[in-house]
Amino acid sequence: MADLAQLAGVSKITVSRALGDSPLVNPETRERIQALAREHGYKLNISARNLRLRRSHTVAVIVEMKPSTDRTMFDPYPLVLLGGISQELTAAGYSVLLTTRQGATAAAVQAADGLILLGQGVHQDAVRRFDKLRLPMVVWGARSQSDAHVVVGSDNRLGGALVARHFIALGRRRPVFIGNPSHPEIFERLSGFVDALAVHGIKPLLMRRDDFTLDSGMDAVRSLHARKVGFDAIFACNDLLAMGAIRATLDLGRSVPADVSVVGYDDMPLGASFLPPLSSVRQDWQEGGMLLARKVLALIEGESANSESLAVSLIVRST
Amino acid sequence: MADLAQLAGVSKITVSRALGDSPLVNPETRERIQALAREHGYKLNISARNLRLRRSHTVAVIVEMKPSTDRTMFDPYPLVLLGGISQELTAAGYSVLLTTRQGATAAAVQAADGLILLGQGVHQDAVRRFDKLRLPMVVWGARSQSDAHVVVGSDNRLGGALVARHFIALGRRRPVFIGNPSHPEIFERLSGFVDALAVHGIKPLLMRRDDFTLDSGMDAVRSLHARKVGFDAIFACNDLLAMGAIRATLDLGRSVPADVSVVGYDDMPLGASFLPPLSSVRQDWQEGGMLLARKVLALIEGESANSESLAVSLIVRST
DNA sequence: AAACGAAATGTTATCGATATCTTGATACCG
DNA sequence: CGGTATCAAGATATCGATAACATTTCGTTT
Repeated sequence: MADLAQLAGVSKITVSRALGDSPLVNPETRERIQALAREHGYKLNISARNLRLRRSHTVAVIVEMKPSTDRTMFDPYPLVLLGGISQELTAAGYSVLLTTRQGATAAAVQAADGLILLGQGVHQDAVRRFDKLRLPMVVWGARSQSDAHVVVGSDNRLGGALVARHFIALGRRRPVFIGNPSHPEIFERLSGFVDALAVHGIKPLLMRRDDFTLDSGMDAVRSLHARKVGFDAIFACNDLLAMGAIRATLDLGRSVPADVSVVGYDDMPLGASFLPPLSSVRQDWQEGGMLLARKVLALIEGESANSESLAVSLIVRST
Repeated sequence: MADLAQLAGVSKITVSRALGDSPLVNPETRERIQALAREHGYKLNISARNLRLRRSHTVAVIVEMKPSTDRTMFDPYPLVLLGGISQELTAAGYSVLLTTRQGATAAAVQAADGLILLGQGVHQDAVRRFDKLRLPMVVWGARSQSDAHVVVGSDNRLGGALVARHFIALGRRRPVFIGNPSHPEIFERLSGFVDALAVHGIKPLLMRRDDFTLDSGMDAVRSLHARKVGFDAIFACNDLLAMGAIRATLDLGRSVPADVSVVGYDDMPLGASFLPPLSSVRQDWQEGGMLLARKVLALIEGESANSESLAVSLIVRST
């Protein structure tokens, strides 16, 4: 910047102002300096600026990246969530620092201005860990009574309720829920489902499955059959489980949706092409990411931010 | 750090050395200072360190995050790739700065010590753009004759050849390739496929499809049928296309694999659960990510790095 | 006992930007 | 015409760490 100042015949500070579009410099001078900067391929030293401004203009996003069968945060979705986050942060002049839970102790993370945590983990364990960094933090997941931090997520209770009402409307009386309610989000889905059914005096059966896979879904239905449990509707807490459940149901010689209604969650693209096309609850991941970003930015600016739930919608196809 | 120095009764530089585990300080002094730092929750100011060291210890990873049907870099895989990258970089004390192609002009990106580009884009367009940043860069994709930069990717030619040999072994004579060879990686798969078939005097038919979706795969087969083109084997350049092709083939009353053999690419988890279980070419994304990271790190250290291809394997299931 | 050398620590300068406080020049007012 | 706004630009200090060079301390050598 000093060199550029000499070239332009002004002082460093004027260059700094000109490049920052400050109204304190003469528009002509500003133009001239900016042209000179472009011409010489000048690039601001971000580290110096960060040091001086005491801001890194960086938000750390903590995500689990190892594929694993017992997680919701997998599949293309987190990537879309990341896309939303990235879009919004970039627009505000911030960058995304991506970390795993393990790597979150890395130096650069403590330099971040804020934190976005994707997935609370079973029993909020992840949340507690990162609370200690004392950074503005926003979490993707489900609200819990006890937390002090901001949570953004889709309205899982509503998702569960929508499915329940759908089943009721279809006259189903013996619904089953498949999934792992240890995840706060899944728990909310289950609880919305249970409550909405309770209104009609129906109590669903919980088939707890830890893996979010197709095989796990098949296994759940086979196990129901083996135990001679009757059921006429299945709410699976993700689409893979739902597809597995459908396949196993068909294998057992029962019809979907004539004998058994099935609804999944996430509305993954493949679901629409499944045979039969899968009904599912859709969440808007992109919007969720953008909302997460806006909330951290607000916190960073010292403003307050509230937890928020995004509406979900039930996509009814053929199951 | 000055405060800490005063507390310990030493100078700033001694604190700096102690925290950096420098052998220049007395082990006892080092212990004492480190204990003091922990006790007071001292955190290094990364921006200051970056400024002084002229290193940000950050690698920018450029990835496309918007879901789109015409891309290979989608589905869970880039996330696994990112996982590999992240793991390796974190171990080396580096962080991952995640950006989209649009956001890659952002300030923080130019502060990065290196660049990893996931996906070359059609006709290398993305590569050329980022070459201009003059940063150590490593690209995930396919090697081309003309590029000066380091490319890491799986051995797509080998993938194509494996499938070709598999078809030959099965006695297939009229193979079809489905995909979009404008992507360098897909082009390599096709070219490996074509070359290996040529040895046996067979020339495959190219069904160009731009979307990497199940519907697109179905459409391809229907179109073949409508044009009364005979075929007894299909190599689809990803698993979704393959599944679509299988479904359409079955719909037309032909058997898979009795009448038509089908092989996909990527070996996505769902493929194993597909009916019939899908044969596919598997690439090791995690390892690929780690390799990418190691290469940029080498370049950053001023060492040289060569382009490299990772072996792939053909997983034969029932198609 | 003087001289030397290694170990431990300190002094100073520096990385590159920006905030704050000043200064200088010009315009405008009654 | 003196005095005050207004605008443009400069001087200096500072953000927090570390590299290079300087110094002190002590033990060892001859």
